[in-house]
Amino acid sequence: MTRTASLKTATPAPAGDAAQPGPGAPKTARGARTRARILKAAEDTFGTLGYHRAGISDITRAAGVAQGTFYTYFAGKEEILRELVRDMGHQVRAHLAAEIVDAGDRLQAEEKGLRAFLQYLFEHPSLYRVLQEAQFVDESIYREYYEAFGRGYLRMLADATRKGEIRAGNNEVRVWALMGMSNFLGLRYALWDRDVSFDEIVATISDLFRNGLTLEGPEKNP
Amino acid sequence: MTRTASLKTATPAPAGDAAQPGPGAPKTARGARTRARILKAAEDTFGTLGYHRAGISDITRAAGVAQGTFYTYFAGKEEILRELVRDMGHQVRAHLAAEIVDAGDRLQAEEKGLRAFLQYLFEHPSLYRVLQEAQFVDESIYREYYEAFGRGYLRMLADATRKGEIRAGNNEVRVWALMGMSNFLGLRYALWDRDVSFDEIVATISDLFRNGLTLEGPEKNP
DNA sequence: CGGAAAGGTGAATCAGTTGTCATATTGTTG
DNA sequence: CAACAATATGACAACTGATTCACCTTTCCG
Repeated sequence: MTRTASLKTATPAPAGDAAQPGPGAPKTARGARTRARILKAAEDTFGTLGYHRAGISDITRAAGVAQGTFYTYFAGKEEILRELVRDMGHQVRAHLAAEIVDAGDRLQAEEKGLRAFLQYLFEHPSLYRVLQEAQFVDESIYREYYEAFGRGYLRMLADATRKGEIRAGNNEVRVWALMGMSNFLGLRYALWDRDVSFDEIVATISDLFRNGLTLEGPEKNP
Repeated sequence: MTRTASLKTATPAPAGDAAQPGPGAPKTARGARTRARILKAAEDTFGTLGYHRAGISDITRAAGVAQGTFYTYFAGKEEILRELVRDMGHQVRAHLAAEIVDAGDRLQAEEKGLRAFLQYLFEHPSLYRVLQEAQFVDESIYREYYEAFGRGYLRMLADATRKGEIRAGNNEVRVWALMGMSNFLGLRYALWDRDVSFDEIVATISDLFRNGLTLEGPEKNP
């Protein structure tokens, strides 16, 4: 209602932002709101229709703005996808990080992390679709997502190795294996069919981490 | 979409013209050859350009036929994709099955299978792209691919459990975890960057199967 | 051999998109 | 409040690319 002096500077750090902010970053609270509405609408629309089937008109309709308004904030369909992936990636990582801070050791962190990921995917199904489709629109955003994710993961595994919580081994490779597992388990059991409880899944994977797949015994083969 | 068109030509309705064989299966050696050329061209074109960027004209140009010829054998772009996924899926499974027949036990089969998969993906990079894109064109083909793959995998794990080669556990869940691992490892280390040898990858995963991730010891924590 | 069926052609059609622009509305500021 | 800047509008020009169709060419077989 009243003009607050700080309203104008509400947008975070406009100066020297690395990523191109598109045609024009909003300079008003109203503009920022509209831009956010469009971004959210794009998430929903891409999530249900898919990137290619979704038209700009679908997005603007969902956002409740005219088609032209879209181009006030985004250069085109590809750019909004990039923005979206960056945004969503940030959110998942933040969410998962928060969920595992209080884990006692690495095994527990893996359990909590997997469960949280499955739950998150179930609650945000758009994430999967937007991300996977982005892979073929602009591979670099996709790689960026998983490499960022992987960097954090690797740091944690390295810590755990140092603490003696996990066996020494090639943690880079492990990270990709683990991300792949989560991804497929999420697709199958969180998005397609919830016919197996998350607890059961977590227990199965936890057992794999604790005991491997083969029977006990230090030497199985010469 | 193409429903209305065929009514005009009073071809006395071939019984059960549901959707399977396309407009017309080739009835001549020449036709079969042309159809195969188009299918191969589609694989290459989808593999490099991607499903959406690839036009029918790109496919027919690569195959060395006119645009119209395409529709002699395929109902449209989606159908040829379906055909392709089915075809490619069949090939990978056959290839992998052949590579692991002579494995002594399950662990060895996993090692051979993973290595063969990485190698196959490296030599047939189109597989990954075609398959992943198919997911968003017609999810059912994609599911069909992994479910077929998973059924075979599950059978082998069940066998191994029976033989006492692997610990008892939820093999369905394991199958999806294992497929996810291979998938991501393949994407990262066979398609993106071959900066880690396949041997190293296989060794790392083999170690995971043999010993798990955590240090030895039946009970780690209460 | 001859003609019918199968195979092949490619320009034309047609549906659906994106991105633009002249114009209208809203908010800010001196 | 008047002038100005930022936002918002929506019709539409320009383009893309899938599919059709009327008409040739090749192959098959009695």
